[in-house]
Amino acid sequence: MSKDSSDLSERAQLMLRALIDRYVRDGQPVGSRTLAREAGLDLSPATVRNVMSDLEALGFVCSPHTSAGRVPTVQGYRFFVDTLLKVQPLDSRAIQSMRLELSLEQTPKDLVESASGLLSGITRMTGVVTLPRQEHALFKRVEFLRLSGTQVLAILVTGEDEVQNRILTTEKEHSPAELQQASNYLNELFAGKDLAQVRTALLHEMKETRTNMNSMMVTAMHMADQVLEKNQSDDFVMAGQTNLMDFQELCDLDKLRKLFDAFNTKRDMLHLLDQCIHSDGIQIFIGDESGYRMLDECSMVTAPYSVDGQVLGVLGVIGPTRMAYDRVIPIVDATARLLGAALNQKE
Amino acid sequence: MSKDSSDLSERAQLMLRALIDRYVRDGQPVGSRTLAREAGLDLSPATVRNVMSDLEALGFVCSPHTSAGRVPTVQGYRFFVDTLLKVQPLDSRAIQSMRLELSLEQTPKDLVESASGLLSGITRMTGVVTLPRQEHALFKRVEFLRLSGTQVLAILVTGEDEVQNRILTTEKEHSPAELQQASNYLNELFAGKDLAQVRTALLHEMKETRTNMNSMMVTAMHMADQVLEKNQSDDFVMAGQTNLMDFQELCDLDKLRKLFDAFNTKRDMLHLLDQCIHSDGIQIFIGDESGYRMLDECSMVTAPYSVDGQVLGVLGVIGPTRMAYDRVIPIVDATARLLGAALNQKE
DNA sequence: GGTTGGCACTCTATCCTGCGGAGTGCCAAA
DNA sequence: TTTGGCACTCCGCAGGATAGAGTGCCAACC
Repeated sequence: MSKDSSDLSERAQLMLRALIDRYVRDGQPVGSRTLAREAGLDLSPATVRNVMSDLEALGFVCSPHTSAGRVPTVQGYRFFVDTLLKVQPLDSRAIQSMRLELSLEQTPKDLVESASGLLSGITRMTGVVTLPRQEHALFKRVEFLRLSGTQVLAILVTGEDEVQNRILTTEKEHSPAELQQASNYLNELFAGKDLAQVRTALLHEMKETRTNMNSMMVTAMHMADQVLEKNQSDDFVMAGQTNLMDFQELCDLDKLRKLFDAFNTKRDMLHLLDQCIHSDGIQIFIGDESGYRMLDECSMVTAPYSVDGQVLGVLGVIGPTRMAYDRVIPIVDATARLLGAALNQKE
Repeated sequence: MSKDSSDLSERAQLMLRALIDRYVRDGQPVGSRTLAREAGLDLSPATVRNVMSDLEALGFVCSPHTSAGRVPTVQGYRFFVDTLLKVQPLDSRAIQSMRLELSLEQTPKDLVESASGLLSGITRMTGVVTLPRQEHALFKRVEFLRLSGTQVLAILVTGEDEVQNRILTTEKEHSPAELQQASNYLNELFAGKDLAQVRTALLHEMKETRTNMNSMMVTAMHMADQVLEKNQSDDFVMAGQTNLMDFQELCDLDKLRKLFDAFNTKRDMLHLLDQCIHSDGIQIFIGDESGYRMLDECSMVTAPYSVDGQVLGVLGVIGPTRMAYDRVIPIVDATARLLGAALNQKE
């Protein structure tokens, strides 16, 4: 890194942008003649060649072989995305129709699937959306039903009338009345708090005041603990995987297989997506930047979506490194906003 | 259909089987010399050629071009599967390890996913399993929780302690006491019946005795009706789709894409699987026999799985037409049995 | 009459070759 | 600093030759 981007003349930047534009459009290495025409700078191919030579020295482009044109490198894309990119604002009609599409869905799960479908449909690449985290959902109430013996069904209702079931095993058999007492107690104690607060409150209570709690309260706490235990619905939804088959750079069966296998390993995908949830805006992984080899030659554009300022999840698009970032970014951005808004309305 | 299978001499059948065996093994058209060696009949290639000519006339084999060997046709496979096939009994150790794998799962959903993983893992093709139908599950109890206004959360617990939620909208607001009454009424009325019976009983009651029911009972019936309305969990699970990329005959990106797209259209897949649920044993669709074009060049081997004689779902394997039916069939069969048994145990 | 070896023929796959096109790098001139 | 010119490189493609595999047919054989 002996040189930094400030070394790059206006003209060189313009050419890099033109090159990437062109390459994104048709996937062929771009030659000096083409670029001279394209860049609109009225320069001869020879001059362009000189500039390209500089860009190559900086690592922004490279040529696949001696007598081919130039192709952007990962660093080239990175520089482009970071400093050259001007996103195209989305057509308001398009946004409207996306909003409409989302407004048809009822449950969060349906919304997420619809959003993922939108992403893949519009970009013609693969859309991915995590399910909303429940962390900050409001605790509304909990109910316990005795199933058989020590098996108890816990029903947790959260703010958006989302319902979660969990089957608990208690230490001793409880009568329906006891269970009723326990749920009343918890409902009173936790009403209006969000699940994260409930969890900390729970821990606090269980430690501190163990002495002056009666057995019912202990039982209730215990059951609440089990209910909240593994509450984060760690899951995501994808759509349009097959769209990626249309890109020549992924025609290689072997690469395609690696990619699809990667899509199917929930653990890795979740880990990857989790990295994006904390950034407060659009995040872009280009090529191997994700750190996951199977996504080499692919890029991912993500954005977190949120309700009331609380980030609930992340969505994005996965496609070949050679993608129209200027088009994809606003789409991802808009979808994140719309999904947030739609989730908000259903609350 | 001027000739029928009885025209086929013992020898011709032997050759057809040898040809399919060989073709399944390495995917190349089989020539007369190879077959002469393979069939173990001590005949010259010339003789084999004559027999092949007959088989071709009957439509059991064909050659891709003049100077290639023969390849089985769909009819050839069909005849092979129907009358020549001797399935290889499964290794009991293999069965044991499958049983073990399944025994680790708790919920029906997990079981189904595990089964699908087993199918794809062992056959190196794609496994598919429908979720078990609830039709014949026992009605255990139903509870109603008031959420807000006219929104009521219904919780249906079935025999295997499976829990289903549904949010109902009632005509007027009901007090918790009223809801309690309603659920008590329904629980008493329907305890021990299975869901299908409950549904018919419900219809019956609602028609016949409308006069001598009080308003609580009417409300209860109404809500029960909504709960049961769309109860069949029409869904399925797949695993190992990418395994199909290893087969040369599916290397064509276009075919592969069609296939994967087909996998993603739930509706069609469910329809296809539904056709198999009623047959009482192994069912085999070869090539275009399924009636779904996207599954051309593919075959599907399915078997229904059941508990207590009640068919709950269907599972199977999807792979290229050129698959080792003799190996796949017992695997599908065993998996169906094991899944049934595993579901039974968790009850 | 079924079976066999022989033979001519066909079709594919592969390798080599030559050639045109595209593009580069360098140099000298403007 | 820009430009035109020129030699060079490499890819992709089409054509041709060749080897290999396999067929169909025919006449001969048991």
